[in-house]
Amino acid sequence: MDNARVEPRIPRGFQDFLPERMIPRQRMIDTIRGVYELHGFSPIETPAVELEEVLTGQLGSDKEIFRFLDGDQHVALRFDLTVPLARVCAQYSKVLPTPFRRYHVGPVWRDEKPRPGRFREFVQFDIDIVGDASVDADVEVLVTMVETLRSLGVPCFVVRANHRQALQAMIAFAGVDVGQTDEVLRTLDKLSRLGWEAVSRLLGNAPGDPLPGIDVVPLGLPADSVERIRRFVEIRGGDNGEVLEGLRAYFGDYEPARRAIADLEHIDATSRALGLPEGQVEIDLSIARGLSYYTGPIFETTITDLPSHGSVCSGGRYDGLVARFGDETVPATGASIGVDRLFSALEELGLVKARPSVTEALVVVLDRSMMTEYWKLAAELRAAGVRTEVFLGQKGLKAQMRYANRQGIRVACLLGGDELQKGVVAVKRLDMEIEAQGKQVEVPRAEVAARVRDLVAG
RNA sequence: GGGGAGAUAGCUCAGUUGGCUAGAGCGUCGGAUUGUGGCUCCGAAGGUCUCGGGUUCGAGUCCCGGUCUCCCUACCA
Repeated sequence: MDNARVEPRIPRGFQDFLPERMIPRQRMIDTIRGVYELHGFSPIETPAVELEEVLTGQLGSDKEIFRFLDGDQHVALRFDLTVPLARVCAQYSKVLPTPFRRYHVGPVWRDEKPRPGRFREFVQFDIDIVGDASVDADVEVLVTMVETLRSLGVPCFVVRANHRQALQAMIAFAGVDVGQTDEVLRTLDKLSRLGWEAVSRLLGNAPGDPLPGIDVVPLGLPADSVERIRRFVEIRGGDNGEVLEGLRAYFGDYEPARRAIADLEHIDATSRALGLPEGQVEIDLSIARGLSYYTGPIFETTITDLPSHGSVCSGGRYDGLVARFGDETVPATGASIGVDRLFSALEELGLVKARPSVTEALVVVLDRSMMTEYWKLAAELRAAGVRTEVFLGQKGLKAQMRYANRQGIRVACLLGGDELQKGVVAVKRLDMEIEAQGKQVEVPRAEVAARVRDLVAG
């Protein structure tokens, strides 16, 4: 017998959710689902585990993928829901409609250093549209996301939109080697934090000449390239109209940038036409996104009051991903809400109301010989749609009342010998001041369910 | 991955130059009212002071190492 006590704990970067946090979190997920379905997205689900070959090569670094051996089969935990979707689209291409719009909520895993708002297991809630190459699909995704965040009551968020092809065109235009694309984009991503002065040195300094306090090797680009990048970067800063005007001036009739400019113009025009607040969708040429599969419009969303928290929602177009699984090119675009990151952000802003229980009514056990009465009463309340529990345990009335109060239960139903004889139930409200009128009333037995239903609804 | 800081009750924390039995608030449980919660009062339970080693007559306190957490940096939802 091994009686060694096991320390109850979980691995770093993972988290438990007790009811207090799980209830509002679940509400959040329900709200998101509601908006997605309003926009005509249908649910799918896929396994947490995929064959390793399906997943590799798409994340910034494959080292972040959790892998293990299933017999002689190399498998891995999915790191997002997009790659599994691409697999599904290729695998079931004969039966899926075009366009295919689906939503998917589920946990994903990344083996990286945990931080506040960054976990090793986290839930993503995605929508994607597969099969339409036009920017209309991108706009639909973006608009759905804006609407979702508004429905959730997220205060002050900004969607920053950019276009992969604009970035690629700029790289080529600046005479930078394509192999250095990712490094340049990652460096530009630091603009908002470091400013152009530092970024220009990260671009232009020799690799052996690093900046103090910055843990990244300078790229050693020629001065001419840095200058062209600077002119691109300086397009930023104004409103969308100015940025678009700047883009047109920068690229002239440079062919590789045409689609990008047109798409961004369309995104801007549509968000205006839909009456989104000025600045809600902001064209920001510095965002790059870490995943390698994006090919068109991309966007990410940050909460204005919590910039260091990172992006809570992001997405973009990835036209090449499905083709990876053998089919002809299938265009696709989509976006993902980081449920855990968004939830922890709202918690940090004090916008999450902790709820210890979902129960609305407690049937108090005054006389254990009347348990059958209590079960019947509870059944009536439940039939009326009232979330009801019968108190379980050996505690007295006082303790039961205290339990109800602490659990945030709004109504207690008291039924003892006296009430049974009178044919009533004493219905007591726990959410009122002690002297309030009607705080506790005797309700005829037949009317209890309807009465309690009205109380908890109001 | 690189650098820095921290770890004392379920939670938030105090603990003096190393010195009696390690404390508080909140929470939990019980009592003041044998059928009535919140407010008040009284009481109780709850600690291997993160773990392992060292220095010392004596370590929560000083030194070394492990683990975990937080901050900056790198990267991302």
